[in-house]
Amino acid sequence: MALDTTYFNEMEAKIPHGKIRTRFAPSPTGYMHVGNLRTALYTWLIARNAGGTFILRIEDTDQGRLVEGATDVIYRTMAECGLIHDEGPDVGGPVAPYIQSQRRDTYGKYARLLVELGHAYYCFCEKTESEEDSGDFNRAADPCRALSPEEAQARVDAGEPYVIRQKIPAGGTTTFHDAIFGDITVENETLDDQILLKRDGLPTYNFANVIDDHLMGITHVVRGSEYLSSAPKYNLLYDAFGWEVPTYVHCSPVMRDQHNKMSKRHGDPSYEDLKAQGYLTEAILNYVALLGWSPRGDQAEREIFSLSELAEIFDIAGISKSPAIFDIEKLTHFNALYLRAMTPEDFAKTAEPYIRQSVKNPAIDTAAVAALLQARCEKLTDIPEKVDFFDALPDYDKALFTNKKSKTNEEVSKSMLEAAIPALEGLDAWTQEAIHDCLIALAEKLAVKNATLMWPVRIAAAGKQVTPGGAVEICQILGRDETLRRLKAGLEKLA
RNA sequence: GGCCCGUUGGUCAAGUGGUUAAGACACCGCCCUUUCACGGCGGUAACACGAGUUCGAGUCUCGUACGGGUCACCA
Repeated sequence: MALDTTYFNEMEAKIPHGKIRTRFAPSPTGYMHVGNLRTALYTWLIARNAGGTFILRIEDTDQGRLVEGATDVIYRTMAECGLIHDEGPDVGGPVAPYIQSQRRDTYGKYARLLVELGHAYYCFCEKTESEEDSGDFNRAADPCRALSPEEAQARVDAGEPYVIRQKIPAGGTTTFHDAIFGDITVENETLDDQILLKRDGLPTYNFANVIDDHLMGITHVVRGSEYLSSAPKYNLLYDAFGWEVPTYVHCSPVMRDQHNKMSKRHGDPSYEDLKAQGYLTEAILNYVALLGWSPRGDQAEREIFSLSELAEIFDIAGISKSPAIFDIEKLTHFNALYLRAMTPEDFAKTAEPYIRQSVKNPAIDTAAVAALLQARCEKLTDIPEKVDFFDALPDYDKALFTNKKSKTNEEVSKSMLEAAIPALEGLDAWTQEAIHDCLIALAEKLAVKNATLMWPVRIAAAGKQVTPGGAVEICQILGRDETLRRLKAGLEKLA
């Protein structure tokens, strides 16, 4: 009987042409780890750089591995990162639906089309235990491959369960091109007759991908390098259908160390984990972009890029072939740079909740505290422990008053505080400038270096060896009464 | 194990036959300074190994070693 091509023609007619189209196609089985995020970012950048279209497709063909809420994490992460998709399950588009479980019928039709075309066959074999264990499918030994179409059809019609397998050519080689790795050629002998349509009627990942990428008009297939070895089979599939092969862009993995990929199992951070650890979205994206990609030419030394700048200069040629180890230290550095580049107002706003985690006293001006913090923290989560002393004077050891570089010891500190207390008490205005001038003048009068006076004042005011900001700033923020109370307490400690 | 891919300092990396082999993180030192930072200046540190091709090789070829991927009715 003649093949009815109406359905396929309709599908073909919907495919957009002309512009670059890329897709990020996660399966909702876990969380958004850094490797996923990077793939999403590169995919988005390739589309944006070319003025093309970026598509989100959900690959949920594995009924058993779906994780509750996983798609929400994906949507949320993409949105927060600004990786906005032009087409997808939530926004629709010309080649909807964008969820594979809703495209079920399509895959079956194309699988059967492939059988008609002679590039696939029904297989009725039950997998035996030993085959399962060895993972060894010997296509030459599979009787189903040699079944006549009529015979196979008869068994299908009789209701016998089956899978559909790809019919790999017996000899010869297959060559495919990857934008990063170049031409790769393999012997067809090394390829197996992979399953296209499972016994449950759903497609395997490999098959669904080819069908969807074609039907959605994807021009650049960006994915992890773990798919490099199945690419020849993809090519054979495209060729069998007579479809144009897209540009492959296989990205090497993001590693946690020399031997392991980043993984949830190992406790490696997801995007959301990094946010919770005090990292800024912009810093994460910037760092991740450079983990496996670097700009060409005269931009090669540059490291700081906004998302839109990346979209401007990103090119596939800059993607690295070898795996890259995720280095949290360098991310931290990027984060510090982004924190410092914020306007003081923005930083104060961002830092406030972290300051308030340990500073409950409403009299403390968080904006003033933030001003001290901006150049002194690398992550937002560094903040609470740095500023806890504003709320309550820690129970410190008087040994802190001794500092060689400032030429102080307990005795010197005692006399410095004795001089500082009345001087500060006599101040009219409690401003940074007034406090500063007062103490500098006092140091001069006492004929000691500034540090000799400042050190004990700061220690008494903060009760900590290391503080964000110096004596003047801390005293100003604490206020006159609290400062004097603390200085007197310090004096008492030294008595 | 078969097949495929990769290998420049501890890490990210530039480099496309001729360079004193960039830059960044981390580390160390110096300066600045009111502690700690910030900032500035400087330093240690690399072409996995062996053959070839070439006047000349980090760059090209082959081999070895090491690393990664894959060999599911998972994606």
